Amino acid sequence: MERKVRVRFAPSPTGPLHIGGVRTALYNFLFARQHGGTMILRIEDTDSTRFVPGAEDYINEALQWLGIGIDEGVREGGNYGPYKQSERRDIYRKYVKQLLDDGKAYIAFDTPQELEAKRQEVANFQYDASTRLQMRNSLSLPADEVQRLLDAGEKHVVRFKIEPNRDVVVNDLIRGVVTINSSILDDKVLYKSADDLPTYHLANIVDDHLMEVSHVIRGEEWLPSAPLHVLLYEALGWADTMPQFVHLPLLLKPDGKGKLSKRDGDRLGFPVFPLEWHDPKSGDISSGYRERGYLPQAVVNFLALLGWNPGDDREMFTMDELIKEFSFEHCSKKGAKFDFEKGKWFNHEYLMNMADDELAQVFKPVLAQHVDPAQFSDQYIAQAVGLVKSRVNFVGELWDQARFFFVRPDSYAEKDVRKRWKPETPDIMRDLIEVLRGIGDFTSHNSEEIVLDWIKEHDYHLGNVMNAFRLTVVGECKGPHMFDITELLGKDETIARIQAGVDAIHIIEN
RNA sequence: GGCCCAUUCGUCUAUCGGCUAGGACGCAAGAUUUUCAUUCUUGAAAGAGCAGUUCGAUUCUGCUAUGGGCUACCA
Repeated sequence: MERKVRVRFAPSPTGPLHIGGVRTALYNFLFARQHGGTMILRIEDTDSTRFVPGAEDYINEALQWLGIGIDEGVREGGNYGPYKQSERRDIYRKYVKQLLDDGKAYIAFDTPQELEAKRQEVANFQYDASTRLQMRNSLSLPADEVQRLLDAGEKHVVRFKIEPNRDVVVNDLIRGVVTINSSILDDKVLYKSADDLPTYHLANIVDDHLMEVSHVIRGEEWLPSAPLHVLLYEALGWADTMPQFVHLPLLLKPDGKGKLSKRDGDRLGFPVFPLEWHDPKSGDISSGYRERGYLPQAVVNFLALLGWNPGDDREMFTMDELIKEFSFEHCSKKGAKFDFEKGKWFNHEYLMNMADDELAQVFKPVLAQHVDPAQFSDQYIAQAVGLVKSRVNFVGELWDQARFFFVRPDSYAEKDVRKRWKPETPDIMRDLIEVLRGIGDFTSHNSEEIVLDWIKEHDYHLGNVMNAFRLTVVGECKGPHMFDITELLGKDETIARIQAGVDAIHIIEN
């Protein structure tokens, strides 16, 4: 049966989208694009008590940053709206009524307190075929009593009437056939009295059906309720157009126990959110990949490989390549522990492979925190960045490594001074100034040749001279190739720095 | 407790019955270098256990163990 591919990512706006959710969105997106299908973003805000302002905007911004495009949604529009569940009340009511009329669901009057009491009283209490007649509902109460309660405006929920002892089969594209007995399912609440909205289960099935979703790609935490969803499709008469289910393995904590949670980020020192999140209630700030200096392409590549592989040794993938290669056959069944070190490596690789002028643009905002970038040409910044990018993992670290290209050293590393600044050094440095002054072509290669000849000629200690030189120009004994630095800095600046160093550095005795 | 899912190096994973079990991250050693990084070379490191099927099991089946998920008027 050929069916147009339509998938949805359906987060709840209860906080920032976390990295596991991002991966789910990514897989949905890859699958949609691969099949020329449609990617829907549906906001599942049926829990009014957990609504967090700003979360929906955050979700949109995060997906956009990562290049996960949405075809239909609250912002994008589409022919299957509204795309926010809280705006679909009338639709859900209609189907709840249908289930009630068909005898597939029933009204229950039990209060939360009564349910709580029952759970205290009976160990492992489950609201199902074996217990529902002991409860206060339209199945146990006489019809006129039910009507009286309804007329009196008594609070009530609608529960799904699950027929016991039936094997329910869920066909999962990653896990294969999963069979469970309906007796272990409880009569799930489909419509809540507390906020006059459906629960996830009902809203989800109704929306997926109405939006003609072909594949439900979601986290493994939904696998246990998948049989319930199958039953719901049947009860509503939609079994023949039921979507394919795909349950993705979870992202687990790096240090052992449980699935990766929103709290782990700051506890373990790495972001679990794509973007920095400012909690509107507590004021807490949680760090994000973007603000940490991650490139979105690197995050996408890294996340894609957490639970999926191409079947061979390749690891570097652009979004287009992922779209081409992605498949559920190569999705893992096993939860993946989140390996932050590997994420760093991916970012390093992307940073290394990025064109210098492109990287310079990303770096500019960081640079602006320290100096006025307008003092430097784009080309200068690009060259500086190009010389140091191999030694950083993040854009933010570029400043630490390239700082001396933008400001003169204001101090000199004591450890290096101790090691490399000898009594004869100032004189040698003064001579070096003269040597440099005489160089016409100040390019890296040419100055290197001249200076090394000069060192050889005087039989100086290469390491001592070069490191003293480096000390005056950089402020410490580290950084890229010395003459690449001087070429970019220019003759005047190089000489000025040596002079400043000679004036400022004093010998430190061991 | 009940139900479901999973189980290859520390981590992410390849293998769709023939394996001297491959790759990557990380780690260690070495080479290169005026420094640091990059780069290159090398190394240590795995099939949870027990049965069964088979000429042959990492690959198939069962049991056990372990890990994970779910068990709300949350999603």
